[in-house]
Amino acid sequence: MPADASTSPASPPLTQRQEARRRRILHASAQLASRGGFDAVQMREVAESSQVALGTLYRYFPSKVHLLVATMQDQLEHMHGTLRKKPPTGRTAAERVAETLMRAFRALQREPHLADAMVRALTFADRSVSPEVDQVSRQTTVIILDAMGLDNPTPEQLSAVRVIEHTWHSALITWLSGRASIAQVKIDIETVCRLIDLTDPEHT
Amino acid sequence: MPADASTSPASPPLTQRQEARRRRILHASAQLASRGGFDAVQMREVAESSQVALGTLYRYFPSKVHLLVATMQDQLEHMHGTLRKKPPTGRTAAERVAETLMRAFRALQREPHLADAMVRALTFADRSVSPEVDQVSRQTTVIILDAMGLDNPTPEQLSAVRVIEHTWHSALITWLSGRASIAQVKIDIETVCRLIDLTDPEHT
DNA sequence: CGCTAATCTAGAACAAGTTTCAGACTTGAT
DNA sequence: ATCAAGTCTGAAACTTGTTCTAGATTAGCG
Repeated sequence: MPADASTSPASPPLTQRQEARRRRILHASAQLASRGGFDAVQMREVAESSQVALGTLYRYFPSKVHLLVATMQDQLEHMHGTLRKKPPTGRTAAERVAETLMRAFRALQREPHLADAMVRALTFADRSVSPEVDQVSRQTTVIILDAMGLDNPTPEQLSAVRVIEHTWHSALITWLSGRASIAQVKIDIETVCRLIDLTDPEHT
Repeated sequence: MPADASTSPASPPLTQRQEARRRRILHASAQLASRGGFDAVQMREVAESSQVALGTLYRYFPSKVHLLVATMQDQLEHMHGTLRKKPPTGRTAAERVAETLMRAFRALQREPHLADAMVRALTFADRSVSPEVDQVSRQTTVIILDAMGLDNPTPEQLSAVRVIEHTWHSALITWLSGRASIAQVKIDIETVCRLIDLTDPEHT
């Protein structure tokens, strides 16, 4: 897989300095987000931290939500790499998916503010961010299918995966806003993962 | 059920004029939301439309998100009333829940901008709005349990209901942001509702 | 009725996301 | 090396959510 397989398809290639600027911006964004979540990512501060003019920041990321969704794409790639190194060990597909999601969840717990910023941006995004949000969604789908160990999912299984993603996002939100405990998120994830067995074509 | 069963518990009773102001505000909010969604609900405009000073608006609803979540509570009550009059007719609990949610979905489709405003507010809400968001969640739970026809759900069934709510909210978001079609939302709802049969204690 | 505390109003002020603009700097092609 | 086109900078301006203030109004009470 080429290194930039996940970036937007037909945008003009960036010079090194531009690539460096982009990285500095994403780094500053993640850093500010880690401190204080969504609200702490202030565009003026991101611009200053990354040594870029405000107008330039807006040229790279046309809104705060775009910026945070891009930050999420970035983090997701990390996560996917990490997960690949240690694949889940569960016996059934449902177990492996639940295990994978719980592992991701634990990673998010280590940086709850960052999680807050990314997830809030993701669900708050309007139509103008659809392509980017979709990209995040596809990446998540790949991670789940990986955990299931499937290359040719049936439409039913894809539905189940979509529902799992819905649950994952929404459960994260309830956790981040303090309306659900970590234990409850775990239960919800395990509950929804049972859908996988239900849609397994070899279901006994 | 007393008329104000859903409002915050120990707040001082409102005078008639205050009650009227509150209604005017909620009405203006819903009206502006119906026009242009979340962004069209501007606090100055809400204040003007409802003939109330900006400061007063903020006394009644401490933020735009509070206002929109309250608007959602209001609409949910309507919806619940409407649904009660014509209970779903499906044979299994899963069918009835799916039928109920699809009916609610159709209602939202009639006012997509209003739906946008309410759902975005709901998922964007931070901890300071937790009580109100929780109230909406409980109301939704009641609607689903009603459709299932249960008074004493098992913990497993409550988990399933929570997962259904997660899916419901998240599927709405993907629809509102144009990343999923109406048909896909329908499929997702039907898929997640199969969890109900799975957790039915009398499951054969 | 007259008092006091709470509430409401109009409007200014502030905060942070976003836009705009003139001028300086880079880049790529010749 | 030079020119044109595109990019970056710094700063100001604009928008909308939110807060604050001083004075008018209202509600509840003796």
